[in-house]
Amino acid sequence: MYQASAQPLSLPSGASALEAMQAIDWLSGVSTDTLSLLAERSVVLRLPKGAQIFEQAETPGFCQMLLAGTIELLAVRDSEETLVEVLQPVDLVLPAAVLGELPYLVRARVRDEATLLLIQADAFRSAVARDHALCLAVLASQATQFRRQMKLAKAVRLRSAEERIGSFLVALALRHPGEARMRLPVEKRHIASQLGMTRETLSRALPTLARHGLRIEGDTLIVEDLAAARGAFPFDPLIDGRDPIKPMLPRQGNPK
Amino acid sequence: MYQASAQPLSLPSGASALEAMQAIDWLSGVSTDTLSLLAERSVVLRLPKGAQIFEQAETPGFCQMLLAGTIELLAVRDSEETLVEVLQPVDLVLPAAVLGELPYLVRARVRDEATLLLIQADAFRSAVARDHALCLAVLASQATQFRRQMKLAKAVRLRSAEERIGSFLVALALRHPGEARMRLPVEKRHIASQLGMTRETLSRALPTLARHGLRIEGDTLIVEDLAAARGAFPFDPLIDGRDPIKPMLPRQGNPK
DNA sequence: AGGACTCATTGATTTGCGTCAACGGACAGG
DNA sequence: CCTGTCCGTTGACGCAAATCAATGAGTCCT
Repeated sequence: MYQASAQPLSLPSGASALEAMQAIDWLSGVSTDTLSLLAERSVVLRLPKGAQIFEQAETPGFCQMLLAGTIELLAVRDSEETLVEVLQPVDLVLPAAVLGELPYLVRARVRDEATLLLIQADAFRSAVARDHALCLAVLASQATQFRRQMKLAKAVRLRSAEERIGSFLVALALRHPGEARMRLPVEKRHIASQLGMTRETLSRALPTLARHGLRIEGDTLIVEDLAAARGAFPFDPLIDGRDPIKPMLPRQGNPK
Repeated sequence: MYQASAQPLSLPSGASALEAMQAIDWLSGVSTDTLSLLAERSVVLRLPKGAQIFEQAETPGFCQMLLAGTIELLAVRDSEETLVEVLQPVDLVLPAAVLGELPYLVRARVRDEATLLLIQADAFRSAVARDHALCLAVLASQATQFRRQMKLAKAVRLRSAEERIGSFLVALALRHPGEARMRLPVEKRHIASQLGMTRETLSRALPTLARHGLRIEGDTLIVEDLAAARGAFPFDPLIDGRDPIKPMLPRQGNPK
């Protein structure tokens, strides 16, 4: 299952797993009882860059939670793969497949050295079926992921390649207010695949963005005219915005 | 909010809403108490073809459940819209937005005259926060929708226009085993937008599919060589398959 | 019957972006 | 030092699909 160049380091479960989960804010509503129950059935795993986490069509044996690093989800056909999504910590990895006991629709691979919490699938499912607060937290995670998917679909459908790049850079600039130069967060080829295009297309489009106040030098972005850039590539919260995971808390008692 | 040519018919809530919900199999695990509580805060609505259900960026005031008919979700930019997904009954309409009190990412419009159950948003949210079984059912719906989205993304990314058409027709044929001719389920322009292409492209591609045992005459598909068709456009359950909504049941008691 | 719709088809043309290929810089290892 | 590999850039080319445009076929309405 894990094909890695370096052998994965599997820490003894228990303590570290519990601590990890208690540190996650969107799990703060879940009782320690439930979390430690899950922790007992968990393993914390550290996987090197490039390691394959699971294969498309595989049926999940664990619920995986990404604690650190990033992983990419790849749709596979024959021998070619195209990127579907990049997952950031802290989040569940395709909870839909685990909950439904259904085969994964994509392949998952480590992009930047990742720390994963693996919870035995049936332990996870029965915990969700037993603990309302956990159920709400998973629901919140799943809902957030759904919206992210839909935003991606919108971006690809109604923006051209150049616009996607522009919006990406504007969003980046807005996340670093006041700064005039900043480094690109990842390698350009990753940006390209994240934006649904080839490296060549990205490479060709970048110089043209100087016309809108965005200059790239090597791996750093120089914001020369933010107003112009925002004008050309308006930040759309319904596409570029990122919602946090925010579960509701269970209530009980009086319906009225 | 509802701009319809014919005025929407709003039935008195209570009884009919409750009956409607009790008839939904994936809500069968939810107590009658909770359902009737929701029913009290609900309205059943019948909307004609073309009616707009809600607008992109609007914040949901209701949780909408599609009971009959179909609705389409459209990503909007300026004055052009592109189809993101088609919703079939019975399912929740973008529960993620309702749960998170977040703006809708898309516009929703009635394709075939639709019956909707509108549940007041806060009543719905508090019911989910209160009733574990309901929470599980909503989670199942949301998870299924997530997987559907991902399948769509895969289809667009790794199949050409012709392949998407072929796969669509093969899936259609497989749903009518033994039959040699069948009518297309919807108008061709709807098929085109569902498959992410223009009508013209669809129109041009259809005749060429005869080479693979699929002939179209007007609005009916004639399966001349199913084996050939399946060979050219293999049915991939990880793209073409449809999972039903199947919620878990709440359990309680002994963790072990 | 005759307009006025919408839907589908077909043609001509354009174009965005992918593909193929070659090349240069940065690094690492023998 | 030279030689591999990886990443990015640039050029030439091709192609799938969109766009623009015109023409039937079917249906509804008066």
